[in-house]
Amino acid sequence: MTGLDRPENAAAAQDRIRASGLRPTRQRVALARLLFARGSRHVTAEALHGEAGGEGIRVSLATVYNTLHQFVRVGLLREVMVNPGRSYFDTNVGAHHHFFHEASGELNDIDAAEVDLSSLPEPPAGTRIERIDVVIRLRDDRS
Amino acid sequence: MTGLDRPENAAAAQDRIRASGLRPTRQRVALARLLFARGSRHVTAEALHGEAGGEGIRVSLATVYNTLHQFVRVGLLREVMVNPGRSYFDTNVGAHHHFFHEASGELNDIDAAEVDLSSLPEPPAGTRIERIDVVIRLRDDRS
DNA sequence: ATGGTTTATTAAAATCATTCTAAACTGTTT
DNA sequence: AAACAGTTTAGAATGATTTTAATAAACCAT
Repeated sequence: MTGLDRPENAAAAQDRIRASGLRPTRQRVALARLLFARGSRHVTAEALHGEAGGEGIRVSLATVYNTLHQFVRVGLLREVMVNPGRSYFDTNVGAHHHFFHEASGELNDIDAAEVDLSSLPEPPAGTRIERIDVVIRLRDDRS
Repeated sequence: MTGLDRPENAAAAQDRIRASGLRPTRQRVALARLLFARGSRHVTAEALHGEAGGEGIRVSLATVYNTLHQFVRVGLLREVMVNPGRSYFDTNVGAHHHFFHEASGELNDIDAAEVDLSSLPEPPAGTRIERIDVVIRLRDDRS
């Protein structure tokens, strides 16, 4: 019994990947299991690579990048940009927003229902809204 | 009469910079004149450097970066992150949001009044809201 | 199972934006 | 004008990400 038998088991990860039209390779399955084990996660490529290494999974950083981008393309992940020069990948692909604690770099989900976005401008002619990102930037309260 | 006599004249740029507590050096004044000439602009460091070069202003890229960050620090500019690996600097420091056209990389302002953000979750204990960024991502309408 | 084809993985090099360094310079103040 | 502090700069360094070209693994039809 390895440390990876539980979270999202291999079969589930494999199905999830295959259902998205990707080949369930050893490294994609392993990364999917890490990513989708817990609920909502926000990881950087480097962090996931490190985590994989710690679990004894041998994957190159290039493959981690490839996999993350493929997962984004097929809708398994979402890319969040809050920090210059570093992308976060979010396992929550439902409608939601983020708290971003600038000092720690920590991201936390806000359910879409908690933010009222009913009053919005019309998109420019010839374009349509693909998605709306709300980022609430936080700083430590000095009180 | 150089091409730079009009937009924001040298004196105005100098005052603006001095009022912010920075020394009005030749390069800071020149960059301020470019930045604050027209209304609302969204520039990258590289783009501004290129623009300066085109106007015959000799400034190093390092200085452009330094200046942009200093201007952000004193509130003359705002940094916007919408694209992985590239920061935009926004001359509009008032309350507003953005349309982001992913295909072209173009950013456009949305007045804060056009977005209702009255319904928001409480920030986590010990933190307070520093600012809220709303990015409406656009794609070309396929119709 | 096997062979052939396609698609993935990888280490290493390359790229890109950005930051740092240390020296030369400019603005300001005395 | 000298002295000091703050700036600019070229070039090197960094850090994240992407590319390359070769190797390996998954898939499909035997």
